[in-house]
Amino acid sequence: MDTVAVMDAIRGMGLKATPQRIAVAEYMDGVRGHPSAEDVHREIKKTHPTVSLSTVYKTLDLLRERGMVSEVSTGSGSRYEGRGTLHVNLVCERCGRIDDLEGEFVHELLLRMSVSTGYEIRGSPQVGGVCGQCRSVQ
Amino acid sequence: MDTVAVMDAIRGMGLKATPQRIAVAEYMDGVRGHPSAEDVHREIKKTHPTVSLSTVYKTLDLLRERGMVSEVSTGSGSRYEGRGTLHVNLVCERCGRIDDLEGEFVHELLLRMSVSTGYEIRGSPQVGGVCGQCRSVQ
DNA sequence: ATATTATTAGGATTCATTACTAAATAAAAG
DNA sequence: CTTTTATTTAGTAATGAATCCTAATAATAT
Repeated sequence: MDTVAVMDAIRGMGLKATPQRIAVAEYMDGVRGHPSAEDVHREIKKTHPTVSLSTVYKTLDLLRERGMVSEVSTGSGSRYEGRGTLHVNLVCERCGRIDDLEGEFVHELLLRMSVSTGYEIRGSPQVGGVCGQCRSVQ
Repeated sequence: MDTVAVMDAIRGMGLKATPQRIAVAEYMDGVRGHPSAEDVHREIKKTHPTVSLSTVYKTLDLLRERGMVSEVSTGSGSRYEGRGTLHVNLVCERCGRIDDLEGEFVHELLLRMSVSTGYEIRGSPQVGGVCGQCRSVQ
């Protein structure tokens, strides 16, 4: 998405297209990985040095409510990701890293969940564990 | 599990079987639902009034490390559950309620995840969404 | 029973996140 | 373009879940 498309997307959500929101939305649209709010703030400041951390939190929350980003809650704070392809987030309970696992079965899983529970599923499933690296340490 | 079995289980984890740990482990072994550390503390105090909240946090963390309880991280703090049958935890992002969804497919999901990632999967998968009740409100 | 070592209570502390508010500004209307 | 008005922001204070700290206590091995 280019800047104009991002602005349209923000307005399409019923929000004013401020430079702060454009910067956050554009960053989250393109990012790989699972940045924390502080990570996003650090990155945004490179081009918009005056943006405050509280605005980044607020903006990420708005984008989450509107479905443009999703939140992964871990024992040490939240991480955010764009709504790319559906996947499972594997969260290492030792080092905190998050790995994506893609696969066709995820779609089926989510479908089954929503039909049998009445929930509107949002974002990707996550599961805790110990990553290969941490397992090899001891 | 009766008290003696719980004590054996605690000692089997290489831990001293203190009254505090016995109370927490016994409660988590039998509980339905997804209590927070404060919920557990409130309950434990009925029989052990002097147990501190920090001990409950510490004990829940020990039991989690040893695999006797698992932790569900939500936007508003952690919840804990016993390691009963495998299931998916549906976490409502509006009201915070957690519903269990059981099913054979969960086993297959976890199996696929561990073989293809090198992770040692712990606990049950979770996914965020909006529960039926919150959806009907607006 | 004693020695050894782990554990606890309770309060202080940390730190991610939210709340607050005066000032700034995007967008609509003229 | 200018004015209007409702939203949004920056910066800081406040909140609260979770952890840290340490003297006192208690479980276990011998």
